[in-house]
Amino acid sequence: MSGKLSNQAVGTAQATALKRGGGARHVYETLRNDILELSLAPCDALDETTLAERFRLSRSPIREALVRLSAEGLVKTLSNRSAIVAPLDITEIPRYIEALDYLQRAATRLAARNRSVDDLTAMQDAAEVYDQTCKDGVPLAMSRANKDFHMAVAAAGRNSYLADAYGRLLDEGRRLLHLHYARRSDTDDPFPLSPEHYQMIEAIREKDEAEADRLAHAHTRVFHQRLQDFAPVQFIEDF
Amino acid sequence: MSGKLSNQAVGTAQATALKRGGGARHVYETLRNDILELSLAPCDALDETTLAERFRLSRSPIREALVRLSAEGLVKTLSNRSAIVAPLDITEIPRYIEALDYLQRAATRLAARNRSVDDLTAMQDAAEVYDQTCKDGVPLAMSRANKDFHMAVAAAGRNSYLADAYGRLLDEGRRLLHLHYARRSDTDDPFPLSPEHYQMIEAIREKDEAEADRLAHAHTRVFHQRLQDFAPVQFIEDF
DNA sequence: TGAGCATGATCGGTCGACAGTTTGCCGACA
DNA sequence: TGTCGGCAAACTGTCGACCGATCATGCTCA
Repeated sequence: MSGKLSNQAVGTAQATALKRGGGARHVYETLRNDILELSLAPCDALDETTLAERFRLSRSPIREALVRLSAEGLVKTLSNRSAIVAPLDITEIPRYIEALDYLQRAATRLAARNRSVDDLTAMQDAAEVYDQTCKDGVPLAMSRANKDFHMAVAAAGRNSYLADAYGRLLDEGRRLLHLHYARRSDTDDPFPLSPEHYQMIEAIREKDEAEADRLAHAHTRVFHQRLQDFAPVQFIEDF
Repeated sequence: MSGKLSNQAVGTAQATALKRGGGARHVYETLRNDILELSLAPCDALDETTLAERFRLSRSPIREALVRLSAEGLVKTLSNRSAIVAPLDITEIPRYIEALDYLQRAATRLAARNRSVDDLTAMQDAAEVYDQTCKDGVPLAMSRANKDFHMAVAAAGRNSYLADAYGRLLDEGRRLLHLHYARRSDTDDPFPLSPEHYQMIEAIREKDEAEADRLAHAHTRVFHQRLQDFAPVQFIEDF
């Protein structure tokens, strides 16, 4: 048994010697990213011993990371059996969009109500970062930048309870987004999402809650549409 | 150091020998209940070694339970330091109510849209259980029954994403509810919350989304009012 | 007398090992 | 040939121990 495994997903895991307490955190963050970015596919097996030798750590930190991910819903642990990456149930997508719609509207509305001046610049910066990553066209960076922008909006809403729930949903959505981006990258279609971002910022700047709500709703609709562009290929059944 | 600790919070922890894999789950559920029911007060220390000897287990299952609770936000872990029960920040209550309002309205509205006939009976049963526990007047059981009722409503909404977020909020709210109930139990005031529950069921039965939304909103308002009855005692400063 | 520092104790993070379960394989039998 | 039962491997759940970090105590020195 060699120490050289196919390390593509893990990357420079053991490159830096981490200080005490950083081991578990590092495993957690790495696995989390790999899952959200689909480096680890849904239903992939995550057995502790393999991960342990991959990260050059004992099973304890691995286990801690898996437990945390499990509590977050990103991995599913079968009893006395290997844990797996949480499945992406396509049939649940409508439910997901529905929930995202509610949370996104609430978060954006609150942002319009409670934003400070600093929040505006933070959102503006995040929107511009998203633009930049779109030009680069790296799906991974785009989904992250998209989430960062919306989290900047949520932060402006000054409600950590809603922001947390919203953030959880956005993370879950990153996996969907990758599917979406991956397909889009085949075409040369530019991503016209950022204008909507700037419109949202404008509504938030004006403290126009109704408009912010409307824009957030429309934003979700576009997202939905895009996913539908992707999904229906599965439903062609009459020919 | 004696093995006889004040065991009030843990109860019959080590009474039953659990099968493999049940240890951590038992610790998790016990601690979770103790936290939600304020048997363990906010900011109480949860040091692993003490818990280990209290549950007659190794530190590993304890640690797993603490990590899960930490991921849920019910305990806070300081780095290289003892974990503590998550503080109840009174100043965050308005934010909490705000979030609860949004989620409760969404969940109840969805219930009105998607409920099945079985859901109606389930909600009805849960509402009656709540009534019964109110008559008994045990705060602990009441807050649990209240959460169960609202989770029955959420289940009828057929959206696990929203239901999860809502459930998380309701759990967090149980700690607040205990504060509320504890104060109420001083007076002999009956709890007029259940009529609202039945009104909500009726609106859901009629699939009247607007009315369900309105009732959920009003329900949160009442809850808010009650908490305000409780909170202001801290702010009497001019006399 | 008080601030700063050395020292000891306590507890969390990590490790290697063991025990109980589950899984997959293999052979026996109908 | 298909199915059932046993065997072996692999992996998880749990345990006890070690290491290092952080905090408390008491001492030294200005």
